Amino acid sequence: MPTIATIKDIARKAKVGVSTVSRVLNSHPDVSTETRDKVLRIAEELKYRPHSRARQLVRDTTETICFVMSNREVISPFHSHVLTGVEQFARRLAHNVIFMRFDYRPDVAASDLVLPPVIWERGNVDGLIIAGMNYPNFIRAVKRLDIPFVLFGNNLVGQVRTSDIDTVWFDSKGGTRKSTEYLIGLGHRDIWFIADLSLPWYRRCFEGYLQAMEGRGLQPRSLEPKMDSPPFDYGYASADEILKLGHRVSAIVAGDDQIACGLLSKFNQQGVRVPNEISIVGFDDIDEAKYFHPPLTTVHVPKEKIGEEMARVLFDKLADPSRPTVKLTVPTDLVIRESCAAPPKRNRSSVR
Amino acid sequence: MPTIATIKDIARKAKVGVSTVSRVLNSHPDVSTETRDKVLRIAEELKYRPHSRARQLVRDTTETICFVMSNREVISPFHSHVLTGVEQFARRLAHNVIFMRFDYRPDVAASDLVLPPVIWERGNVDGLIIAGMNYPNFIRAVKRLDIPFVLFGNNLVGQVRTSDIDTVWFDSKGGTRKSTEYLIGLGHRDIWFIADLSLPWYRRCFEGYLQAMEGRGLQPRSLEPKMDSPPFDYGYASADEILKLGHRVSAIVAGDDQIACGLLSKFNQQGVRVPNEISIVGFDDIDEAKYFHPPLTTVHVPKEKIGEEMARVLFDKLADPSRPTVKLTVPTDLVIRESCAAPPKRNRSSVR
DNA sequence: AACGTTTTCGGAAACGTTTCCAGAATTCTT
DNA sequence: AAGAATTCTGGAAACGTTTCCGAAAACGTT
Repeated sequence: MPTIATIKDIARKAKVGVSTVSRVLNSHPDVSTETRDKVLRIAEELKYRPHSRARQLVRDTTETICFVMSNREVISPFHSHVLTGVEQFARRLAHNVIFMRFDYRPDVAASDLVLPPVIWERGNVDGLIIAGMNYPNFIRAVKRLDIPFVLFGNNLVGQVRTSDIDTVWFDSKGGTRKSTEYLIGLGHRDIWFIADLSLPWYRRCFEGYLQAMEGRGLQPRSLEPKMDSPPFDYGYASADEILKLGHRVSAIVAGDDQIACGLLSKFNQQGVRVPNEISIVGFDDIDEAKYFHPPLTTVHVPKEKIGEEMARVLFDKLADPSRPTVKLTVPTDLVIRESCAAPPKRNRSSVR
Repeated sequence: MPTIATIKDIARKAKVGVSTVSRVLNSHPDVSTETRDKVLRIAEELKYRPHSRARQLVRDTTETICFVMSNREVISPFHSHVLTGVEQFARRLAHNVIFMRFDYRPDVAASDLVLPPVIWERGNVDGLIIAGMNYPNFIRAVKRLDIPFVLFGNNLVGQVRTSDIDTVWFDSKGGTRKSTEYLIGLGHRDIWFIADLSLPWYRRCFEGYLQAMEGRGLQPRSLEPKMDSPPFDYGYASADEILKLGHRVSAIVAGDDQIACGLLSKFNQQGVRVPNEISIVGFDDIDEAKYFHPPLTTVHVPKEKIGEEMARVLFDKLADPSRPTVKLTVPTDLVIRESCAAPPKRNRSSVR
């Protein structure tokens, strides 16, 4: 008795065929108003709740996409916003989003990579949003399956032909160019770039920095040890090197906000006043940046927007599989807070 | 021709029945080794990938749970860890987790609440992890559906009978008692509690604080304006009040790390030295706490663990629906960094 | 009244699996 | 060598829908 009502139960009680019930439930046009009302009333009476798995099976759709977070043990403040953007967009289109973490080694062949069941089995998801840090082998492996996907471009490391895969990026080069130019405009000349340039996303920032510096005929300078610790610690450690350089550095362009935070932390500890003695700009504009001491001037990247755009591209692809590949770059902007000021006046020759 | 292989294709090519194919694919025991090998070989040849929706339909399971983030427009640093814990546990049990945000008004009747399709339709999820900030109406509404769920207890506001629903909590009372006692042990006497006590999670912290203070015969003091802005700004604004109090406050117990961060930010700005002039403890141990200036002494709450426990409780329930309700509390611990020290020596009568 | 058109409807197949059941094939026991 | 027990196998029903197709019913036209 307390069994859950199906479409058949409605049909029986309303003395109509199941197809008719299905039609009114899906608001198809050709059904008379009387029968429609009757069916609706009885559905309500029976507290009918449709069984989506059955619908999905016959319609050959899953109403679901998957957000893949590769090689990150936790959702970073960055990616949590991207996920939010994806979820929001998907929800508007009545799609669910499965959140999945997936760790893999970059050095196993694409064909040997064992993919998680959500992806490998059919009927789980209509498409993939691939975020986190990725390598060519995984991308190649999912390309072999015939499942549509869009890739977050910035954190891709290694060579993979991106001409035939949909990607969305944010403009790290342009953003860093802007922040560097801002520093130059403030009067700085001895501006250093700090990040591990073997990582492609930092490298792209560096190119923006380079562009700005060379555009003004300034000498680019960088500190770029290998990054074998979290960005914060990396920044914290780099601060010592900077301090050794003394007056030869008046401003710093950090590869991201966390590196900037590490620098700030060390400077605060050593009594080096920011921005009075040294200016710092970050990159990313993570939520916490405005709470740094001092609040960090940085490059804002619209994270929800990135998620939203990735979802949009994916759904476009699902709607029209023959659609040409897109490579989309969302713009970034400088946000000015309190970590930059004009360089301290000092005798230029006082450089030791 | 380039159509995807189903179980029938394998059966035809291997000249066996579909049931036999199904048996080998599910590694059932009673099938001869020859046929098993043959079927396996052909499945490989055909690049067979099972269709999970079909399996789920007949087995009446969804292999999926849903993580519901209520009434938060973004995944907080806290909840992102919880989600991670849930996902990790679910993955081990071959379950997917759907991430969904759900905003609702607390004042609409449970029966009038329109639930999102993922929940309301059948066949989408086996159970729910309900996190974020929740109110009784939603809880009642999902209780009416017969879908198993476990609720994150701490951020529940309002009265709902929790005796018949599974909940997991973290020990905010015990944690705050510990942090307060630590402050007392350092020699502090004028310890203030700062948070909006109308919010139940802060209220529970306050009770721990109270316990510690009264246990030592100290006078509890609190600043507790309504919280109508983000915690950080709340802390930032409260700092002014504290400053007005002057020497009457030597240490602060903040309701959470973000409030503590706001306080810190203002103090740094005003040149009030922490911990030399004033000590601060936080609560939560968010990732950024160690990067505050100074690094924040706070109460660590094991966020992944909470997610893991919620998932465990849910899966236990799924395995045995008749299982008694559980209310689980995960312990919290003080983590000592650099934001607390012994109170400054001063003439006690110098209080203005 | 006969016919054509339009509207409304029900039966049945289909989606891709799993699993029950009965029967065939094989092995064991005497 | 016959019967019993065991092992293996295939057919078919079932899961809960949607949708195709053909037919019944209603209506309009002559």
